[in-house]
Amino acid sequence: MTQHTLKSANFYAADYRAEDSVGFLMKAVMLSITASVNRRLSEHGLTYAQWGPLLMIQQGRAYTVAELARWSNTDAGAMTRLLDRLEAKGLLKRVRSTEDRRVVKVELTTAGTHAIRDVPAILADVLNAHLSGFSRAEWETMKSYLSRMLANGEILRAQTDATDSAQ
Amino acid sequence: MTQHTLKSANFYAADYRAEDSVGFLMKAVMLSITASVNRRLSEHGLTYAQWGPLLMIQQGRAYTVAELARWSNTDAGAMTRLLDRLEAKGLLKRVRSTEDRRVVKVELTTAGTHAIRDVPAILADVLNAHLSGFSRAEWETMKSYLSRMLANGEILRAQTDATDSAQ
DNA sequence: TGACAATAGATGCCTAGGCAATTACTGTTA
DNA sequence: TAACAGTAATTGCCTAGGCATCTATTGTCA
Repeated sequence: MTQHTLKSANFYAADYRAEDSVGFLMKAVMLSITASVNRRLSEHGLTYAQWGPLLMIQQGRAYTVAELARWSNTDAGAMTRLLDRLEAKGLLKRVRSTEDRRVVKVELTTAGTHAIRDVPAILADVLNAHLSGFSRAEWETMKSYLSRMLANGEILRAQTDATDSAQ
Repeated sequence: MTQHTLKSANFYAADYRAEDSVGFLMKAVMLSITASVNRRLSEHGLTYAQWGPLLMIQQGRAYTVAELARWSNTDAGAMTRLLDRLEAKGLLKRVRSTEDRRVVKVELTTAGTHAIRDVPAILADVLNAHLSGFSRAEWETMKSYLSRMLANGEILRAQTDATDSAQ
């Protein structure tokens, strides 16, 4: 059986300082981005976790709990409860599908449409501010690095899964 | 009054697709890293959020709730409860300071020392695997990009704070 | 058709973080 | 020294995610 394997890099050893690692830095950057976004979204009654589903629905790119969960990189349980909170705020409503009665279709209310309106601009603002001083080439390089790390992570988890189930 | 200001980049506008942004990619990479670390830490009865405080204590670099919270980029309330869980597992104990009776000093038990032993190697493994294929120069470039984003974020939040309190 | 596997959503139980009080203690200053 | 501001830790109330389990429904196949 052929399988992708990783030749890991050799940048870190057991004696490294965690706060100098890419992981630590990246977490700090994400905290900075989410904090800035949250601060501006709070004026619209939204949170960082909530903009994704609302935007996907508004753009007609996802309708069901499962689709929204997949897009948000979370599970259906968490998404169910997130939608509960949005429904309680009157931003969306659930409609049981008639073709497949297991499926729930989620639709925005007019309040939901209004709440999501300015969100893309806010996200763009915050990202642009964090990329102040970056050239276009640096921005592209950054994205390619992140894509490569993501691909490495997928291979790593696939390997770990295989090892786990083998023994 | 002089003040740092940001000339934001211009990479994103309101019509961008969120899943192509550095923010989205970075969140996915962090999820990949924490998932891999969590999987390996669970054999040691630990979680991603718990290794930091234990390691800081073990290395003699932090002793109090406030110090640990600062290092973990969280607040004292969350840290209090995280330490509650670690104490319930018998990995650490709290000792009220005698010099300043407001302060609680946190110490590892022998079980705690044992639990943290292999953690640095696990973290190094997971990071190295995610950096597979990266040259040393690319790794340094990546870290410099992240540091610059972090600095931009601090300026952004400082500006926002100033604006908020001004009006 | 009737049994069975697969799927969608929801729920319970856990860890976890943010924010606003509250309590206990310390240092400062009138 | 008595009042007061500041600090350390804790607690309550909220949002949020991970995992296992449950129910309802659908599709498949003997």
